[in-house]
Amino acid sequence: MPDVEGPRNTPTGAGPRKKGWRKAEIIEMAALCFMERGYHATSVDEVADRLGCTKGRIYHYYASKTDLFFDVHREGMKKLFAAIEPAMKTKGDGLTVLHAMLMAHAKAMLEHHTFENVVAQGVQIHRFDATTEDQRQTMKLLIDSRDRFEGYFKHQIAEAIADKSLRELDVSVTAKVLLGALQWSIFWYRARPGETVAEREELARKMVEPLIDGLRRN
Amino acid sequence: MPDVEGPRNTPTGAGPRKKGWRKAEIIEMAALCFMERGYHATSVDEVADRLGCTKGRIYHYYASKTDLFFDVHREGMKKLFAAIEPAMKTKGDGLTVLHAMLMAHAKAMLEHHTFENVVAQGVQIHRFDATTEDQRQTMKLLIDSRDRFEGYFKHQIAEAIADKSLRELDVSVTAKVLLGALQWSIFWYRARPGETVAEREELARKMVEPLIDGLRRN
DNA sequence: CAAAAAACATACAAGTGAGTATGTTTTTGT
DNA sequence: ACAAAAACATACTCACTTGTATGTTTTTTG
Repeated sequence: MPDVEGPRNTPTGAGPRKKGWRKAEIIEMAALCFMERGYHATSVDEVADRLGCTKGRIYHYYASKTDLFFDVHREGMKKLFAAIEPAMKTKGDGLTVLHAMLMAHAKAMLEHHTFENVVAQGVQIHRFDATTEDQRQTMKLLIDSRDRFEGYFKHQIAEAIADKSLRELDVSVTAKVLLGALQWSIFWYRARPGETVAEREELARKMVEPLIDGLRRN
Repeated sequence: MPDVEGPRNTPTGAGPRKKGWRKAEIIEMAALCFMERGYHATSVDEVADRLGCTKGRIYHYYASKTDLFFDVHREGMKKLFAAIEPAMKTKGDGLTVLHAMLMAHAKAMLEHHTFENVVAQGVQIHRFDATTEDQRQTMKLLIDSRDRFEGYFKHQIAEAIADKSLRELDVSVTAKVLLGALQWSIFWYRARPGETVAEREELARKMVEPLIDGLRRN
């Protein structure tokens, strides 16, 4: 066939295509498909089709669909940690730091809602089909990273209670309620085309505001 | 075979078995399976097995797996409406009523977390396999009921802002954040055997408290 | 009590989707 | 430029799952 489309499949095309970008392309499309239709309802063929290729390419990089899911999940967690890390270094009392963490988390949930939707679908759905030892190992690591993430918030809530900037609340339940309030956005938020960063930030502000200051008018 | 187990499949057995309880039994087991493994990962055979019967029974009452899901969803929504209805008639200012609604919702989410988990899995996952006209009709009704439920909370939030008992917040975003905070419990809450109503009520209180009074220590 | 209907069980048909085996092209290292 | 390896495409297998067709038992009704 005529090569009218120019050099395809060449890592030397336009843009800064680093090593591993072919794999990253698969991960992103998988995240999109898993979000739109759910993990189980998405076939590997479907992911390949929307990439304009065949299953062969995906199975060249991944041994199984489960492993692909794990990589999407891993990437999602990575983005979450990266978002709150700078916020945790904020200067101020316990509540100020917690506020910064919640804002960062809210923004991250909106910005990466495709990945975070998949994260929410959970690793627990693979309890039965994670068959190899390697997969069980990976599952444990992913679950650990989830716990660690929630742990950061629990720690900060306890810290804020200790320095009296936060009222005395159940640390564990409060953490789950706060994170849930923000993470529930995977069900209702969809990125609108041409949405600016400032608009997302404003939305994140509206989400965090009722949590910090509460509903009651003082 | 010997009839040592006594009369089986007789509606005149122990307990107040009303008409339709055979169907209700299917719905409940389906809700449990769908919660534990997810809709797509659950086979109709699996639901039947855990009921100690075969597919024949399920397909005697339901034309398709999708229709079974719809019934579970419908039942879940029914429980939600039933829970907040009395709370909406609470006497007091806007925030007091909202508080009562949130408490009722939290308790309902815990008590019926199997069904509500399935509700959260959503009707949207059937966008493609809802093939018959009847199914599309049902889908529309279920989506409407979801919107109506959220609408009750939006209405009450607006009411509370109007009577100055609630600070001025974005009505829509606040509703989604509050409901999300409580509904996220489907991911972390599991009923412990022998759990009392009082224990669940206490947990619901701990969930709603940070939402009403906020985090900041006044 | 006979006939009809309800409530299932059993066995099968057909489609789908994960994973594999193998061939082909492109890239890379020397 | 040539050999090796990477990056795919193609074609197939096999297990699983939904839904159906049909037979059997139980319950209800006239």
